[in-house]
Amino acid sequence: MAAVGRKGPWTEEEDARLVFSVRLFGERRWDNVAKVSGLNRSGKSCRLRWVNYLHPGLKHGRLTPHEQHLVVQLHAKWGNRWSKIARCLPGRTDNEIKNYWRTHTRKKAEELRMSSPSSSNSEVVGLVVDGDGYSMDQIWDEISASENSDEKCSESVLWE
DNA sequence: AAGACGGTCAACCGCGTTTTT
DNA sequence: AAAAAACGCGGTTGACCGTCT
Repeated sequence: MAAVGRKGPWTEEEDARLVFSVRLFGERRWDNVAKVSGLNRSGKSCRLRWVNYLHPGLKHGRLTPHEQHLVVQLHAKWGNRWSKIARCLPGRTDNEIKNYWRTHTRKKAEELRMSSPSSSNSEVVGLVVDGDGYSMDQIWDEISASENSDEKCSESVLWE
């Protein structure tokens, strides 16, 4: 039944309606939120918009060098577990991180492959952060330093 | 000056997992 | 306990915008 409805970019009015409805009903039952809000959107679409854009406390704009560094580090550890990585970066979403990683590292991966065709290792792990970031050495230092603090970043202090 | 190109980001899709009925 | 509904994740696409030729 779910009349799929509108797709594509959200208008300000849609955002406002969505925020209003989420305040009313909470961040769950998205199909219901979608219906009640009068938005001609799927619940799924509403959830995505909320989580990635409207959610209070979200940071917008480019990742800081510190965040970039963290992403590299965590990706080396966990691979493409974007949501997991995102949980270590308050105010950032999995989508943002995924986008960042793709645009900044796929390129690097290709360059690396070109420059060292001998790289037998099929898996490219930690890559250099663009320009203003950290050197490879620093990154690897920190990765190995944090090796024992493994899975946890949940409570605390990767952050100031 | 304008078209081509590349980077960025928001949003969609498919599918596996979790929650609800 | 099982079926249905909702959620969440990761991959992918496409529009937009700035830069280069």
